[in-house]
Amino acid sequence: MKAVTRKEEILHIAALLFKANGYSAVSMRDIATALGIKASSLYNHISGKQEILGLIVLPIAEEFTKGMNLVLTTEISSLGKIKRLIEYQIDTTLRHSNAMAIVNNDWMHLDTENKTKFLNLRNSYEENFRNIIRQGITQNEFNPAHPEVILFSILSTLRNLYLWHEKRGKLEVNVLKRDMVKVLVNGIV
Amino acid sequence: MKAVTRKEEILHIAALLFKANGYSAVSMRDIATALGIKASSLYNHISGKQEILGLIVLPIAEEFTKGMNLVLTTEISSLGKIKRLIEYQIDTTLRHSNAMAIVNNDWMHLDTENKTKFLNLRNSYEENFRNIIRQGITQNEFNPAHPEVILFSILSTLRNLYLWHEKRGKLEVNVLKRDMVKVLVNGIV
DNA sequence: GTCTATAGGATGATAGAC
DNA sequence: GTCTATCATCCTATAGAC
Repeated sequence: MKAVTRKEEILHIAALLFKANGYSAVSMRDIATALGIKASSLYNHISGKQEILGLIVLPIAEEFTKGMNLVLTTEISSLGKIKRLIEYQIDTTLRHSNAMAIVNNDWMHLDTENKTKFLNLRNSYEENFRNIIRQGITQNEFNPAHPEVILFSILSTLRNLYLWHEKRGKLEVNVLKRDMVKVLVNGIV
Repeated sequence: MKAVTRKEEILHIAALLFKANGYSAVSMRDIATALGIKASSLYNHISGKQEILGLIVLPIAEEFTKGMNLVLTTEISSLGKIKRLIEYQIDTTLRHSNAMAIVNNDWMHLDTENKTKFLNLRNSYEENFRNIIRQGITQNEFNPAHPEVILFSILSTLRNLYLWHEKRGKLEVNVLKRDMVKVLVNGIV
């Protein structure tokens, strides 16, 4: 039985609202009303709207970094690494599908410090992904397409998984993982 | 020599700002200031902020519908249709890369009438795409993965092309088309 | 931990002068 | 076609009572 603090309730309801309307279109009043309290009461639990955003976005970015570090220290082929990253990203998205929307669409509204932190995490994630792809091409594991095109195609698909999860969410996780790996790695023909 | 009306200037600058900050975070004052005029002057050219959004989003949605209709009336294989849709979407994105961001992220801020129109166009585009994929699987042109996974993977990649276009935009269009079709259709191994 | 009251400023939009 | 002036409303956030 996990105790849910008021702060966690605020973050949860804020994530729902931010996802549906975007960070800027959601007011502190909206968040408070959804919780059945007044806007001013929120400030007893958090310092302001920007703190809420940071507490939603940064933990996710850190989780992705953790997944990448795990994969990087494993001694497997480039293809094996890509497959694990896809599976890890599917797991993380399904666990935090609201937050994923906000990470994608509202990171630019983070305060300066958090924005820098976020962009550093994101850039180094991408750079590591790029290097794995380059290595796969060099070692003739992958077809020789432009590495940037491969990187973009995989990351776009994974980053937007949250959009699709709710529409057709009935698909069983293991079927999703299997078919997503198959489609992204082997193509469709 | 194409004459650019003030209205077109407003739409252009608004698209730039909406893309960078999101529709809700951009004020009429912001748009006016970027044009070197006062906010109230904007209303001589457009009826309000929501009209600007509609004039940016809907023409793009209609262009995609046009492309789909073109492909549907062509007598080629399912694979051929998919390839043409990918190329068409790349062309359209490169021509309207600012607007594409807004289509993806701010359609929910359209007024009721435009939102209904937009969602109808978008849903039928997706449904047509889905049917082409289903047909390809039935006729053994494609590998048997879940059609929804294929649809999602291709559409996510294409819809986010605008994000990547500016980062690594140096890639020549024909190389991009060729490699993107290759990656999406044949996979990476 | 929530409330009322309020500060101080931004917002979309209109009226009317030039 | 742009301006100034303005309205009515909303915004984030704080102070202080209970």
